[in-house]
Amino acid sequence: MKEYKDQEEFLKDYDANLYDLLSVTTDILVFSVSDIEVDSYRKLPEKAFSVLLVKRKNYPFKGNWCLPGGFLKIDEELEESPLRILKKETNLDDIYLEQLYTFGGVDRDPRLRVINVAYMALIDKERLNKPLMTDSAWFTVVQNIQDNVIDLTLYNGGNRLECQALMLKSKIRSINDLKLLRNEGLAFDNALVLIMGMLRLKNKIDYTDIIFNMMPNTFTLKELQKVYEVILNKKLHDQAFRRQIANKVVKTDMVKVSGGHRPSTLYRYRYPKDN
Amino acid sequence: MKEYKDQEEFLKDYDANLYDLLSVTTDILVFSVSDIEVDSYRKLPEKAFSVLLVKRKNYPFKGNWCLPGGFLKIDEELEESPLRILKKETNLDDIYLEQLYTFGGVDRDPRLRVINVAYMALIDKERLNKPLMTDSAWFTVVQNIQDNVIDLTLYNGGNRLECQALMLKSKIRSINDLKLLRNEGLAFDNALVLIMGMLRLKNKIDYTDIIFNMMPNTFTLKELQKVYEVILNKKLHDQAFRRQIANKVVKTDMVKVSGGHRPSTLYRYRYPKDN
DNA sequence: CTAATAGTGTCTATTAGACAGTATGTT
DNA sequence: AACATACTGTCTAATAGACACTATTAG
Repeated sequence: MKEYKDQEEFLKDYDANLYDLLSVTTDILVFSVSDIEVDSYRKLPEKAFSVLLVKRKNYPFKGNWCLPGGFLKIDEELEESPLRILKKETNLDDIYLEQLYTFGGVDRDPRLRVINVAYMALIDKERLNKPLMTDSAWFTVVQNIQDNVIDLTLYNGGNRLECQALMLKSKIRSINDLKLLRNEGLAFDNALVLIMGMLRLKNKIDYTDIIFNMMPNTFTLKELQKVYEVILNKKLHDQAFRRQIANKVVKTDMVKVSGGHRPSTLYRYRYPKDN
Repeated sequence: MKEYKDQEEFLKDYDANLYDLLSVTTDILVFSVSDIEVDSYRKLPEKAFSVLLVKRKNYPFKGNWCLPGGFLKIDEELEESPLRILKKETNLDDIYLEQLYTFGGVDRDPRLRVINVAYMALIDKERLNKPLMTDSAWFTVVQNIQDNVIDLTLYNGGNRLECQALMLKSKIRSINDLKLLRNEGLAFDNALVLIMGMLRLKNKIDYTDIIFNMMPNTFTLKELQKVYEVILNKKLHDQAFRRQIANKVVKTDMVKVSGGHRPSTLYRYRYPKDN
C-alpha cells in the first residue's frame, strides 16, 4: 500500500469507484386527517386518517400506487430531498418531517440496487393552498389489528388497496420484524413502509405532541380526541382524555357551532418553549 | 418516451446509470457497561458506560478514532452489513441492534459522496469470548449536559476524545437539530452519530427494556440501578427504582457477596412473551 | 321537549416521591 | 462494634379510570 504524506495527497490519488456504487431514493409517507360527513344533521363528522399516494405512470409497477419520492442527487443534502418533494407535492415549506427508516432490500427495485430512506410527514389538509398534482390522491386508511396481524385498507373513490403483515415482535424496530402477508396495489416495498409508518405514528402520539401537526390552528377537544381515536383505532374515555391533554392546549374565546347541540370551545396547541 | 409492452421488456432496456450513483456505508455504535473498581474494599464498584471505537490506519482521518463500520456491498442486504461487522469485531451473533439514523451530508466523506446508515448495538461485555481486534478499543463515555449543550468525553488509557453539540430542540429527531460545537479526535461525522445515539439510548431506556441487553444473565438490583444512573447521568431514588423495575425482573435463589456488607439477591430479566 | 354533544364533579385505585427504619454481611 | 449496603414499611401527592351529573344548542 502506497504511503501518503497527508490527507490532501491521498485524496488526489483516490478512485471513487473502488467501492460498490448504487442509488439512494427518498420516499415520504404524507399523513393527514379529514372529516367524513355523517347522515344525521345532529351528529359530528367522523375523522378519517389518510395518506398521499401517487399513481405510477411508468414501469416498474406501472399502474400501481406508490409513495411520493425520488432519487437523491449526488450534490443534494439527504434532508433536502424529502423537502423538495414535499414542496412539489403540497406547495408547503414548513412541514413536520421525521426520518422513519432506511430500507435496503437487495431486490426492492427491479431496475437497480437502491437504498431507500423513508420519511414520515404530518400535515394539516386545511393548509393546502393548491390542488394536488395530477396522479396524486389521498387514500383513507382503515386499520385492523388482530392477534399479531396488521391490515391496512386504503380507499379512494373506486380504488381499493390493501396490505397486511404479520408482526413477529411486539415492538417493530426493523423490517425483519414484519412479514408481509398481502400486498394489493402498492409498488416496490411501499406496503412495508406504510405499515412501519403507521405503527410508528400510533406509538409516538402517546408520548409526543406530533399529532398537532395534523390539526388546524383551532380545534375542539372532541375533534382532537377523534383524531387520536382514529390513529389508535380505539375509543378513548372523554374525561380521561381531557385531563391528559389539558396542559397541551389553550382555550380560546371562540366556539364552534355545529348542529343541534351545545357549541364547543375552540382550543389552540400550547407550544412549549421550543418544538 | 418509448412504450413498453410489459415490465420485463422495460427492464431489459433499462440503464442503471440513469441516476446518480454513490456509496452506502454502515456504522455501528456498540455500547456497553463495565465496572470501575473503587478504593475502599467495602464500596461497590461503579458502573461506566462505554463505546467501541477503531483507530483509523489510513486516510482520510488517519490517526483519528471512528465507529466500526464499512461499505455496503452491492449484493448485501442492508441489515446484514452491521451484523457482519459486529461478528468480525465481537465474534457474537445475537446482539441487540437497531437502526439509529441515516446520515447523508454532502461533505461527510472527503473521498466520495456517501450515505451512512448508523446502527446502535447494545452488548454485555461478559459475553465477549475473544480479544478485541487490533486497533479497536473501548472508550469510557462521560457525559455532561448543561442548558442545551451536550458534551461527551471519551477516555481510554492516555487517549482522550471530546465532542460537544448544541441541541436546537428539546427532542432531537434530525441531524439538523444538532449543531456541532467541538470535535476532538473523532473521524467523519462520528461525533454527531455518537451524540444522537447517546440521546436515543437515554430516551429509550425509560420506555423499553433494552437496558437488559447490556446486563449479564444475573445481576443485583443495585447494579441495574447504577447502569440506569450512568446512562441517565442522574441519581435515582432507591425505593422508587425497585418498584418501577419490579415486574421486569425475577428473583433468583442466588446472592452476590461483595465486601463488608449484606449480600445482595441476584435477579434475572423477565422476558415478555416475545421480545 | 328531544337528541346530541359539551363540560364538570367526585369517588377510587394505582403509581411516584420522600423518608424512616430494620436486616445482614465483613473486617 | 462499625461500616456499608440490602431491603421493607408507610405517609403523601399526583395521576388514571370510572361513572354520574349538569349545560347548551337546533329543530
